[in-house]
Amino acid sequence: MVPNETHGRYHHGDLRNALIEAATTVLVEKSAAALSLREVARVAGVSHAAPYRHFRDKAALLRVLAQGGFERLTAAINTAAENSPHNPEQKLIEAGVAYVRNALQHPEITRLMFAATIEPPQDRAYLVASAASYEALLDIIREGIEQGSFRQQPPQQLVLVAWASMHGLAMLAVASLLEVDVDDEQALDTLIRSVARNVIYGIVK
Amino acid sequence: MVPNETHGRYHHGDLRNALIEAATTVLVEKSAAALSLREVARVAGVSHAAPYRHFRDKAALLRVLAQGGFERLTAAINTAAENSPHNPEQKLIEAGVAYVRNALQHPEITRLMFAATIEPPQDRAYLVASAASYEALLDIIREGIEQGSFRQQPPQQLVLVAWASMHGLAMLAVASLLEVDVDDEQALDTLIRSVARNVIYGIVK
DNA sequence: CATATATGTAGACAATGTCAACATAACTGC
DNA sequence: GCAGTTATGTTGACATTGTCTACATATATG
Repeated sequence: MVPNETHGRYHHGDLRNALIEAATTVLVEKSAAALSLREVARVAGVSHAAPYRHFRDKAALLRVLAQGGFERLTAAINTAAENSPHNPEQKLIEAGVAYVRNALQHPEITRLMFAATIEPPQDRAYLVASAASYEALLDIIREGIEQGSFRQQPPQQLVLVAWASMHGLAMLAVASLLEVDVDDEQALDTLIRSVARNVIYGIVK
Repeated sequence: MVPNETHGRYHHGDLRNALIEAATTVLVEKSAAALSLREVARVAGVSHAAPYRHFRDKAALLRVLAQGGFERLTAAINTAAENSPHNPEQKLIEAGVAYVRNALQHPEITRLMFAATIEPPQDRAYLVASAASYEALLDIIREGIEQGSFRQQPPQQLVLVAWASMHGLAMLAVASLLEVDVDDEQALDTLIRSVARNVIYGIVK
């Protein structure tokens, strides 16, 4: 029995991951409304009750997807910051671009991440993952304060400004409430940078 | 037959509004997940299929709730702006406070408003309502630019900064991702004003 | 007042989340 | 190796849901 053969075997071998993958596929190809546990099981090629051996309920599976979304977001922010020059303002702008882009590339998962259907009873992994995204932004802010570029305020205050504005822009974009054509990368980029710059330098004259 | 008597009559008289009210009640007292059309019908005291005489499907009812949410948000922003002195910065800050407060007072409806499950096939009323909220913010920005308080940029650029940051703060609050205790009005106010001020004056030193 | 239209009801259907009972594979200690 | 425990899948059931069709009754309109 080849361990990677996923066909015709009673035991799947790695059903948990297969279900996560199947759920992601369904979420991308169809909508969030179409994501039923039974559909996921179907795509994974197992019976409709099989997922219950790996997830307590449907919400538990969704929470894992959300957690993965935060991990990807964290990576996107960190990569953007690393690829920027030693300029805190520039780093922050690029992180913002990464934040919004990521949301638009994975709108359904982004909605899941912030759905708050996810109540944190004791889902440690989810909390850790979301905290990591926050920390990624916080690092940039701290550096900016230390270098004297940003205001000498508690970093938690400043990071909230950056986070809120980029998060808001991302959510509005995902909700199709921005006038910009989100498929026009150039236009989108310009828009994000405009917002980010105004946040950094203020909208007051 | 008293027209307001809603009991024991075959025809309800004002079922459409009764359903909207019932749906709001369910949404407030229970969660969004518990909002089923049948439950709404039950609360309104009619049969499970009665809602279909007034709403094409479940999504149509939700869209009306979202629309009402935008109308309330618009009113909250306008009231806040009117009650502020002739100072654009102050107006913007108070509008932001109103925006976030409103979201926290009606979290489920706020989620609906920006759910994007609401695809705008031709739901004119929904689009008009959301545009009005945008316009309310835009008015404040325009005034600030005219008075020379804000940067001489296209108002659509500046309003996006204000909207995105307040929207993001509101969504993070609703998703319980802020460290602040949202029931502590004092603390919440301080937080919102801190973010608003930083957006207005910039986070750069 | 007769009849068309609007509004409400009853019953059906497929789909879903979840549970319990059962089957089989994988691992464990001997 | 093998018996027994545990992990992992399957089948079948149940209540609930969104929505449709057929039917009933109220209201409006000529």
